[in-house]
Amino acid sequence: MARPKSDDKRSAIMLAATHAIVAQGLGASTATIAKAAGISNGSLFTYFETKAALYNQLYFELKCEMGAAALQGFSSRAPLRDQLEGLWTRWAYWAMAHPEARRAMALLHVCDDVAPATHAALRQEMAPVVTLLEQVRANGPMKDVSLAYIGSMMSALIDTTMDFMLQDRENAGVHCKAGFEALWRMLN
Amino acid sequence: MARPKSDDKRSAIMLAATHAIVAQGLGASTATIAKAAGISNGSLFTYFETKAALYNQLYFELKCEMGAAALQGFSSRAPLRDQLEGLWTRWAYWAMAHPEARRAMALLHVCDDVAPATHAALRQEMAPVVTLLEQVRANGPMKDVSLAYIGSMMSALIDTTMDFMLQDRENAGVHCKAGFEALWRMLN
Amino acid sequence: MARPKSDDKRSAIMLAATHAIVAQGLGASTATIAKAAGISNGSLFTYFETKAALYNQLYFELKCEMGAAALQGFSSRAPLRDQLEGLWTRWAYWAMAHPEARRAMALLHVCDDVAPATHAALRQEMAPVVTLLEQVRANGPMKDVSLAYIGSMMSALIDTTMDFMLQDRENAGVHCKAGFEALWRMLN
Amino acid sequence: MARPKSDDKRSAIMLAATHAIVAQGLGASTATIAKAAGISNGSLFTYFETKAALYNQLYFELKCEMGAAALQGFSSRAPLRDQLEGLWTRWAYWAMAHPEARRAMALLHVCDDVAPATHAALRQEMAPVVTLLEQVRANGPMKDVSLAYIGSMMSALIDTTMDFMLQDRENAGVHCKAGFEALWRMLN
DNA sequence: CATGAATGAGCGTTCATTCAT
DNA sequence: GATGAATGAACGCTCATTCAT
Repeated sequence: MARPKSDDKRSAIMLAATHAIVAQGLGASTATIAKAAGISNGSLFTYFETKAALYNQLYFELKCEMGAAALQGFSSRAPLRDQLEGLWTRWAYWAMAHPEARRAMALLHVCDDVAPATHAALRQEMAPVVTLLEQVRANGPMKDVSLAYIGSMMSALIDTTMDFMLQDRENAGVHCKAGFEALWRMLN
Repeated sequence: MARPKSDDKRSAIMLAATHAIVAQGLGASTATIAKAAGISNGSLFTYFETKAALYNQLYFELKCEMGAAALQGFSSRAPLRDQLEGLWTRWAYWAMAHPEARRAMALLHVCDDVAPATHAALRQEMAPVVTLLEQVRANGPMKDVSLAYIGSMMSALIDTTMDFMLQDRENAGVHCKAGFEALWRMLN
Repeated sequence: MARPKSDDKRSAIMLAATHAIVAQGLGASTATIAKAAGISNGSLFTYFETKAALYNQLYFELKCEMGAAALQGFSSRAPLRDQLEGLWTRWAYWAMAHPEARRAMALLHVCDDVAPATHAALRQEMAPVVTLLEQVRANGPMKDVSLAYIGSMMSALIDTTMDFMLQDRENAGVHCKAGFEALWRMLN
Repeated sequence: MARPKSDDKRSAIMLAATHAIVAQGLGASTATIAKAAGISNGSLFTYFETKAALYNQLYFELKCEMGAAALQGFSSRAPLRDQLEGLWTRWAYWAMAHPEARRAMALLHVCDDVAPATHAALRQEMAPVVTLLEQVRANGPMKDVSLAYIGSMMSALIDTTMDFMLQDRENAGVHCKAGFEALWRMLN
């Protein structure tokens, strides 16, 4: 390859897209993103075939990063409650550390351009969480409720929790703990 | 111009906008909406100054309708659990009956055009719910958690529940009940 | 209608497109055409849905004009040779009077955007010519040759003739006559 | 750089360009052509300075090939009519054997990029045809008509004939013969 | 010499909004 | 008030050409 595609530029585009989406919504123009990434507008399309492709990959990678952060150091040997609380906490604090990523993801989540296939691929990535949730569900009051539904409820709660932590950073720890306790009560 | 002639046309625009948003996302053009409402593109702007104004008012009114449906027949004399379950159930079933409105609201919820003021105004409308939630919170495990946070969690859970009811209408009743029980466990 | 579409503007677009195509080829931009027509770039699309539609209609109308000019005063009572010579001559002189239209038509003739439907519609318009050609063919040496083929040959010859007349205007009359004699010899 | 390394690649580009022009019109991108030729987009410009240069040379070479085929085995000792008929027939059948080349040439013929110089150079190549035409013209009814004009008419007729042969291959022989007879009648 | 990433002007088209009728 | 033509900035994307590797 004459001049290999630059990982730096790819990352710069991703970062610039995140900023731009937060600042201007999903309607942010590819030209804005390219300029912010320090490349020409045409170059953006050597890295991503279309704007939709960029959005899909951005969503996918942000979600994966977040998932990886949540699962870091995850041990299936610890007590279930501790496993879930660790997960919850790392998840929430990743969002605290990456507020723009979180906001961009929230917008991309409802974006038409983000394809079902992308959402499906992400479900794969989150398999360990599902497994944990399955164990937690096992003997509790939700034993007959579908895992997908429980998973969505957990997602909904953590999103809400993140919003409050971000909005009131001083008491982030309190919100985080209260959120987890609420989840645990819901599940048991 | 404060009182445009026809309320029918206003409603037609609202309805058409709802359809259009569901079908084409928030990018639906004002021309499309106007045509679907049976008026000319220019006339739309006699009823709503800008597209953003239309979106704000649409969001506001859909939310109010939903709230009104949820609060219908609400009695503060019944046991708290019954009050909350009634609310939850009417809320969920309104969404079942108005899937387009629900979908449009979900999109408008994250739309840049919908101003903070609109969200604030809606909080006012939901005051009775807040009062109820306050009573429920009073002696439970969340007594020290902010009402706003609890309200948001309830919102998040009911939205998730609606999605599953809509997606699996045959078992809508089961999902609805399971969702409420989960909420109740969370609160107590 | 609030403000009816203006025939003047439509014609201005057609004229501007003709100029632009002659000057810059089929790649002439819609913006250039619009500016030359004295309207905004957006307005062009109120008159023609797409650039392809504009090109189709332009080609159609130019051809029709040319055909109408050729058929002007056409009488099926005159001797065949006179009928055909009249046609040929009026045809050629129309091109002399409208060199830009002629050049634009030549380019549009091979343009991908000009649909088969457009070519088909034009064949309808030229029906009288076909009828005449049919009579001329009847007892001559080409009586077994398809009319379509004979028509195309005539077209090819008149196009060539026009080119030479345009290129050497002083002797236009001579070329015109020579061309017709050649055609007549071919047919008889 | 005057003598680029590989003649194979040069031919591959020419061939790929022919295919691409037939398939996508003159707007075919250089990248498409390069890929089809099995080289990188950048390399194309080692062989042809610009896209216009490529088109000029392609047109020139296709025309030359066609001319060479038409003149193959040409003998100025045979009777004039036989000479011309041989020319006509080989010409027509070359097009039958190379329909893509023929279509590409038709498009390139009206292409702005193809310079007058290219057309002039081609006239040189066809000198033997002109000589023959001159002899044919000598005592016939077109003795006072310019050779260039007669040449163009012949070109126009053979092009039309090729189209009909290509379009109706079963009767190609009949069309070819009919076309030549028409030409001969025109000239005598 | 070959490669393919980089460039940036340019394209056809859309659309919220205005305003003449 | 209703209409729909007019506006022109903005958009996503393409492409001939250049040049670092």
